[in-house]
Amino acid sequence: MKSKFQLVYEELAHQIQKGEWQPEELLPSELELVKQYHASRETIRKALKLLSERGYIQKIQGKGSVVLDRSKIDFPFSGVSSFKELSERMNMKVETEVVAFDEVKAHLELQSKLQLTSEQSAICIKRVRKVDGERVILDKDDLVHSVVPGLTADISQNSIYEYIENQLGLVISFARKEIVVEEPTEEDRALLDLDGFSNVVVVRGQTYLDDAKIFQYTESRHRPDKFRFVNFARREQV
Amino acid sequence: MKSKFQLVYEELAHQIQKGEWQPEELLPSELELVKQYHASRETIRKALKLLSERGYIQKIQGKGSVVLDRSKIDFPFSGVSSFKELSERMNMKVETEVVAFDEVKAHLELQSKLQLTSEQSAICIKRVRKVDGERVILDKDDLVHSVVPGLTADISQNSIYEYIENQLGLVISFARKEIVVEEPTEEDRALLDLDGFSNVVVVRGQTYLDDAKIFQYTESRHRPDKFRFVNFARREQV
DNA sequence: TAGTGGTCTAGACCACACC
DNA sequence: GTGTGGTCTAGACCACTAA
Repeated sequence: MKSKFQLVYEELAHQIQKGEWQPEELLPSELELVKQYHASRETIRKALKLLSERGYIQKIQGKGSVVLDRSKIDFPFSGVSSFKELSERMNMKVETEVVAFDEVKAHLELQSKLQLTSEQSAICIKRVRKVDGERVILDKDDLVHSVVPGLTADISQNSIYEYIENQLGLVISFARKEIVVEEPTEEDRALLDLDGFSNVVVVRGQTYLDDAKIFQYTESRHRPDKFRFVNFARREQV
Repeated sequence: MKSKFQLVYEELAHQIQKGEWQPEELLPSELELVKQYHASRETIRKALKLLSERGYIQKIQGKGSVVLDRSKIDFPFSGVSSFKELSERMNMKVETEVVAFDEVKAHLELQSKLQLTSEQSAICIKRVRKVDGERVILDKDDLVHSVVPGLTADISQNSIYEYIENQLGLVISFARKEIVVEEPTEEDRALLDLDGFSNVVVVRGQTYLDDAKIFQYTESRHRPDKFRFVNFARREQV
């Protein structure tokens, strides 16, 4: 059962995406929306807060909610998204090759990365992503085995996130990520079409479920010319 | 006058940073906090929502608010921060050299980047950032002249954001940023100590005031070994 | 079952923009 | 002054967790 403020958010977001409200226009006032949606003002305000956080509108006290031009940020690499979700949104022609899929007893490095005991095990996956026929991304993922008991190489060729959320019914909650530029390793050179590039962009991160338990350590190594990160951020005023 | 929920947020955030609540511990329940702070539940919930958005806690229905281990993300390059704010938080020894400071009538490129008419003008600034004596960052900023009438080279050697927020009383609201890797330009080679590096990391962005008007176009060019971007993101469930 | 967070309501007062 | 968004309150009901 979706909550009321989510439904209001989705309807307004959809209207903005379809262009029913143009950039620089004002949305109806909160009081107007209260009447339209037969909701209380706080409920409307929750929906507007979501729109604001995701870059759809800017609220201005005394004036109203200004619609922003979201066209420039519609391909975000930000947030917590899977490669499959991204490639679909960006209409890229991509293939995935699973080059390794192993169950491994947690050695010291894995114990620290995934907060495991030495009794537990992890699934270690390496996948190469081809874009337009070129091998440009190497994804290395370590997952807590007990969280994803039925994971197979086949599934991981598709989308691990989809399996976790739709098949297992788990909720992915948040992630920490870091972006740095490094020299290619031997593995990078072997598995990617690096051509002359002397650097790779490395995105490292940990992903958590909604019980605040880590379930994935991920390292994504990109050929620099195919890497792009887009971000919408609000300044923290407090 | 700070609002009540901001004060509650700041106090709890401070307590978590000082370690008064350890990771994996539960914060007091919302009802407890209502009594402690003599506030209504919605007010407490606004404070907790802020803590959650900024990675301090994870709320779990039926259980409580779990404190997260924020130590790993305490140097965020995310959000909208100025170089000075970052360098102070990270305790880096940095110097800034202003290599250009010009008022320019808006030509076509500037008109599109800053949404100006041909009548208006912009301030174009180039600054080189030295870290530990090495020139590793080239910042190129274009600002709407009418927004920052009294800006000088002196001020821009310090912090432009500080001047805008504290001296002019304006409110910086949000930014769009993009990170890509490019080949160095002649200018990069001339102004930075690139040594052997054959790439630069380019962060391009537009910054907006709280009236949703753009006031800054910024391009920050980093030597790859000195670049790092850290991000905390929640998965968008809706 | 008791305690927790999630949602929603109706009403109040304030601060700010615009006329 | 009127209309806008910002904050705060008190109370209600629901969904989930854990004993």
